[in-house]
Amino acid sequence: MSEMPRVVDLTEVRAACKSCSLFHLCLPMNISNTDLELLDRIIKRRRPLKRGDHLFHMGDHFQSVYAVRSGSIKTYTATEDGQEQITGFHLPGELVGLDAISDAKHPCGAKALESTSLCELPFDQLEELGNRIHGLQHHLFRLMSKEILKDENMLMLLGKMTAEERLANFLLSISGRFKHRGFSATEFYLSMSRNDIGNYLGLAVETVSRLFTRFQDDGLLSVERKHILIHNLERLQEFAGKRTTFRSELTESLSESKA
Amino acid sequence: MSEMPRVVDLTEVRAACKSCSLFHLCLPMNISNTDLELLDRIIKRRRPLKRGDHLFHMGDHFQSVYAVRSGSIKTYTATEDGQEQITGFHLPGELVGLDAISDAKHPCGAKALESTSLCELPFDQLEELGNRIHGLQHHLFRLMSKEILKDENMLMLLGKMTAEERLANFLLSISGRFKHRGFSATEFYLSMSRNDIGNYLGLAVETVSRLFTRFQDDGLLSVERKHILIHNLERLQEFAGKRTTFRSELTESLSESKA
DNA sequence: CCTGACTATTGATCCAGGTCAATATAGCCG
DNA sequence: CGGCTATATTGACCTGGATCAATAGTCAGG
Repeated sequence: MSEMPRVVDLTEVRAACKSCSLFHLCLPMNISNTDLELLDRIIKRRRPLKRGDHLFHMGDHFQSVYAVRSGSIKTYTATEDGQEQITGFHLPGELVGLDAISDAKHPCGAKALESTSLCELPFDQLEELGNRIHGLQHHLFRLMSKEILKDENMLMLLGKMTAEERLANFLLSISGRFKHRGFSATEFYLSMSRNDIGNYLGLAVETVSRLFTRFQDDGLLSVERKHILIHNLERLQEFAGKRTTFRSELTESLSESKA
Repeated sequence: MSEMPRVVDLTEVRAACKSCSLFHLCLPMNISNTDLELLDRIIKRRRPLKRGDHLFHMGDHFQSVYAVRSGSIKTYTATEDGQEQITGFHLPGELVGLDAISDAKHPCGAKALESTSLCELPFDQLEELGNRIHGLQHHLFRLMSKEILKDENMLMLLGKMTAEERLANFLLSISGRFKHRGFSATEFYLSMSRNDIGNYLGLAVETVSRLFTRFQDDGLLSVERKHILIHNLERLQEFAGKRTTFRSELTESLSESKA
């Protein structure tokens, strides 16, 4: 492979997991170069999605899981009567589609919140590699377990928290995830609408809007549309914190908790 | 193995997956007899838990997942200030502990709601077998994916449904799970308290109680404490149904959706 | 069979957050 | 650059379900 003509090499490098700054986020594990190449070979890069494009629809046949490279994705379920519940927002380095394995159909739709590029991981091939690359199977289990954990935390949030606590937790989650990617924890742009936030948190849009102004009036942060500047992370944590179970920044990658 | 003395043989048979009526529920897959024996060998049977006993506590080191053989288990997270959120009820044939893989600690506590016996599946050994028994890895992925799906449905329930819809869905879920185990879908005993139900559904106990009386007054069902007799499943489904996403009886086992 | 401690039911009141309505403000496209 | 539509903010009001409070079963242990 390393003896290939320069030009091909360059293309490969561009696409390779090896050179992807997010690799440690989506598949955080010690992996040999040869194994990495095996992985690399099954991963498809696809042309980026535009804002509003669907990655897949509810009910679509399941084939692959996806890792977000840049941009962001929302996943949501809906009912016949059109009711929609957002089940997650997915930032770079996070996986989408793990809920579709059980019955080989996507139970959720996935939609780009902005221009978004992804890596596609055909799941049957990934499983096959799980048997061959040491530690991969284990890491896939951990990733899925993490997903369950994340949902359990949402259950706590939706079941027990006040509107204020919900929004505070949401902002902290986003903040932590940005920080973990090397971006500012205190200043960022939200790619989702107020509507999406409200839907996700089980609140009316109006409530979200009011809370943002309240947080701002309290000097916790500044908001201007999608732009958020947190002035007092600590106090925001207090707002969120009393009953928070977000143990060890759940929303971050697995790479730190070395098991 | 088959040449062992009679008495030992009997013990083995008694404990064996092979003879367990729930086997198709907890590990539903086509499996050869020799593979089944491999599985059997790693499974530990433990003495039953009494009502109120903990299977494990929050924060306990993770070692095994558990399959309920008889009885029932509730799992819950809690926060420093004592707030508790039940994350699930687990009936015979269902697994407990899948959320603990990611950081090797149990994020939830698990408590017996009644006398409960379990099979313990040491997870490292299970993983190891995942590489050796064809299809096992895949089924573990499916089980975990199912768990994610179940939680996503709870998100919809907690995020969007009214109190009435929540209780109706809850009862239908229990009903479906009993039915799938060969018990009556319309008459059963709830092993959890009103408190637990309320906690799980994000409602106050009083609301649960009032809803039960309302359902009874409406002729939907009869309640007497833990004893439930559903008179009109169809209408209960209507109550639950408008915005239900419980696609293809999620709460049932994987064995029907052959992937 | 009594006692004390949960657990459940029912009624009365209250309030967090939903709903409805009226403006703003921001993109976006021709 | 103006007109259109989607998104956001703010205010006024209302309601589902929480909370508080009292009563009634239920059941385990002596």
